[in-house]
Amino acid sequence: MPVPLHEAKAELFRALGHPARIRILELLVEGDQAVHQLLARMDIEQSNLSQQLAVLRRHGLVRQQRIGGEVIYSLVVPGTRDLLLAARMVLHDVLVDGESLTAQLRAPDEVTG
Amino acid sequence: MPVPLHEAKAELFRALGHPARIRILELLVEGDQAVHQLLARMDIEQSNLSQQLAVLRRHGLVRQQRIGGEVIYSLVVPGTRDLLLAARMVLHDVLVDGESLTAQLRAPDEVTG
DNA sequence: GCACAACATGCAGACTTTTGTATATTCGCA
DNA sequence: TGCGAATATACAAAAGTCTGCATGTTGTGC
Repeated sequence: MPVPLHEAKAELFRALGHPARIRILELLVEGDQAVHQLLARMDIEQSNLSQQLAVLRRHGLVRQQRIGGEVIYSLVVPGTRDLLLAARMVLHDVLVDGESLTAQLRAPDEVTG
Repeated sequence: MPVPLHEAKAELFRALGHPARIRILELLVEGDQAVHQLLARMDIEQSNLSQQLAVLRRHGLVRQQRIGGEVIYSLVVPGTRDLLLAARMVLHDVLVDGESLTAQLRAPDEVTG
């Protein structure tokens, strides 16, 4: 590989490194959405949303599909959902407090959304 | 929530959005390591490594522990491993070709070459 | 106490990302 | 054919990131 894998992985994470893009992906996990639908749920400028969608597209995470006057976006890779879930768990553990948590070794408690 | 969760999640991803930091975490998944050990396996300036470690520390992903003349780093949250694995899967799917893959998942009949 | 090894931090220039405003493009419909 | 709704892109200022060099800090061994 000419480009080390770490580079690619880092780029993937950077693609997710923006609140708006996280939000978009989470909305798309719920199901495919037209741009104006996303916009309605996001408190962001229209052009900005479009830019963020472009970023996700460039990284191959979402796909666009023209239907009627709308453009429908959807997730390309199903694993995206798992990635977001994994992030949620890490985030939870880190926020709650990593140290006391590692001692506990995976409590079967539910993670709040 | 005062700070929307997306903000926090995005920050987590940004913390991972650098090749060196990915590499560090992957090395730490193998086991705890002193800074000079990491350095030996990373082709990076010492100060730079220190900075990247500081970033990971600030995000609560990594913990330091002084032993003798060395500083040993270790993962705070075990879930980090899963996060990296999830990322690897997404990355694989995206690289191999997201489109044909999801097509396959949705309509196993229509698979092109 | 001294010098040295192991890490950490301050700083500044180069580079990239972010975001709003303005402008294009595309499509459905009258 | 022209108009309006739905999206996309261009651009530039502001903000943030990255990285090497220089310098601090903190233990260790003598």
